[in-house]
Amino acid sequence: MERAKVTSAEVAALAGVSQSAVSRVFTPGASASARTVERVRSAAEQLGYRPNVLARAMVSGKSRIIGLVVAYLDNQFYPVALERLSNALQEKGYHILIFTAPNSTDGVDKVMHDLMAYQVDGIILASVSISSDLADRAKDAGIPVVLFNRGQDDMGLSAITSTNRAGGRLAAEFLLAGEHKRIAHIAGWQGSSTGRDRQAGFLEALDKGRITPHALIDGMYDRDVAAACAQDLLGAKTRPDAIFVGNDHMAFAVMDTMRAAGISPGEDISVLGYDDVPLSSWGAYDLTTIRQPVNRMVDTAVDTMLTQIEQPETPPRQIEIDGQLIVRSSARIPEGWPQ
Amino acid sequence: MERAKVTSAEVAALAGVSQSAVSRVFTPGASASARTVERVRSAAEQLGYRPNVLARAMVSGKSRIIGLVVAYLDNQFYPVALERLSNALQEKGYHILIFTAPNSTDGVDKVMHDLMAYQVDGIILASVSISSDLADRAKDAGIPVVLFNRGQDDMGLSAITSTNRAGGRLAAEFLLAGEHKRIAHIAGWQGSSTGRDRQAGFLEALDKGRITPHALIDGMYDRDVAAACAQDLLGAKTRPDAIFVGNDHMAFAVMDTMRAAGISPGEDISVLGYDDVPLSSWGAYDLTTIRQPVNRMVDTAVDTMLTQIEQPETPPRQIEIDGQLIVRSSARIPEGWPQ
DNA sequence: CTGAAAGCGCTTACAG
DNA sequence: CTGAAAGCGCTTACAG
Repeated sequence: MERAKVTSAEVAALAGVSQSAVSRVFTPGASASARTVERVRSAAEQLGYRPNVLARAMVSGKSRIIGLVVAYLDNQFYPVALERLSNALQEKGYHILIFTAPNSTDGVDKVMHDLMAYQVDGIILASVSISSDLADRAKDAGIPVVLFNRGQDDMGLSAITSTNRAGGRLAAEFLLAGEHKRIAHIAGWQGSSTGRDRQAGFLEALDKGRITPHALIDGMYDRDVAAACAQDLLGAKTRPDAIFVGNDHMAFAVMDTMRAAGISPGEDISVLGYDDVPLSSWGAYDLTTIRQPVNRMVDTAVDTMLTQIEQPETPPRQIEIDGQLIVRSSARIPEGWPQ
Repeated sequence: MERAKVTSAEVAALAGVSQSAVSRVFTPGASASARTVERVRSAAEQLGYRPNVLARAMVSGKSRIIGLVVAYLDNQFYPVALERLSNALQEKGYHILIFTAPNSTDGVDKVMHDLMAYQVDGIILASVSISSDLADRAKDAGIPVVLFNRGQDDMGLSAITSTNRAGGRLAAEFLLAGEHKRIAHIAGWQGSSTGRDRQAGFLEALDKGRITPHALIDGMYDRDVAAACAQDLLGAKTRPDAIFVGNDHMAFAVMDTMRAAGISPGEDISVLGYDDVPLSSWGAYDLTTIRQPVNRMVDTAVDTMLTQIEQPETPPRQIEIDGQLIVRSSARIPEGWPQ
């Protein structure tokens, strides 16, 4: 209000140097005599001066802001990823501008426009896709785009995922080894690459084991939908003896539904999830699941983003981080299965 | 890269008008003839032009960016709040720049400096506190600060919380009505206002009921600490018959610990939480808890922030939103308790 | 090493 | 209504 914002000119006046000198003192790598540095620093300190990031961004063309489009914040996988992402980026001098996405491509496109108006240095899309039109636009503007936990082959965008197809296979193999006969799949949203890939791998391995899925339903990555599916499965004449669920949060809903019906997960029916969110290891669920190594995924995304920003000529990369089966008690453990 | 970013000058050239005219077309409330508007819009469309928000911010002094300092993202309360906050602000044309906070006042102060360098229009601190020095600095710079889910009386900052003291009282009264005799409290972090207030209200009501707490421990808002506390409580000669826990996430850890010891929450020992995060209503926990009305808290915070930005003379306000007891099955329900 | 000056992309009085 | 011009707070060649 009163003192308002302090500018480099005011600092210069107090320090008895030119405004350029002040700027140099705050520009890493610029040259200034020890004496200048000292006087400027002390004047800046006194006035509480910090360079205006926005003004710097205007002239340098670098805002040091990364736009993040995120959805599904109620799924523990994302807050955990967001936190690490923010920390990693903060460490490199970047910050995250948040956009919560409506889940349609349309909604995301609208948000992307906003994002670009903020002159962000890069855009990370967590679990959402965009139109190829927008992808081109970003490319034209020289703004790197990295997809996180979503693939989109054709668009020439960088994408960091885990090995979803292999994960789906792993799930099936584990269930097969456990000698389950009636294996159902409440799949992840089939409009998403993760949902499709996990299902594809799962069916592939089932097929190899000469087993037809007992049931195959799109759970839409929605707890309520998953619970309803589970209800149906349990109400049928023949029940499944195992259910592979497209992500952990849906699996929790499935387990809750089973217990409400007096059925014990892991004893009566095996349940397998996908993600390994922190909650999965809590006593109440103790869910056997395929882990998505969120930390490595985030680090890879950051790394990809940063090299893309610093070396604009780098071609986009699609990287898959290895998933991993985490054995707990929600699914029968095959005899002799390596602990 | 190639076409790079489009500027108003280019649009002006294509539309055959001055650069100022372009600016006016994109400035709500500015005057331009229908003909100008039409030509500019079409040229802008063709070029994919969007006004540079940063340049606009420089001249207007309004960045339309709100800095958010957040911690505890693993606690479901915060992602849920974050999502709603982002949506509400987005609707008003603002966006959130995220800062993940180290939990000390020092760490937060460092982050605040960064925040102010970004020329944010306002700062929301979720569950963290700052030094009075920084509070003054922000005030001097004319940047409104709103505390979310944390109070800090002396600093003259706006603060939105729920009625924590009354909530603590409610918890005790419910337990008292349920005729529990050995009531323990694993408290929220005593370094935080929420932890202190809940505990104070709780002890107050207990005292009124002429009951001495069976045990009183600082759970630090940490699941592991809470689990260890629970372990101790269960291992003692005399066990509590009820535990009021400082937040839901710690309560989940307590319930897990009890079950691992073969003790049934709600039957053998009553457990009460605080927050009512979505997870609390899931079958696995079905936790009786004091609800913090997160949506109303967020809306109030947004409202407070916005009026503070638009009318800088508005005095800071401390608002408490009413909490509410949500009765589920984790604690014995007193006879005749109003459903 | 240092200062004067141009320029980043806008908005906003100021004339017309 | 509309254009020319100043200015927001910086960085960065350019001379010295």
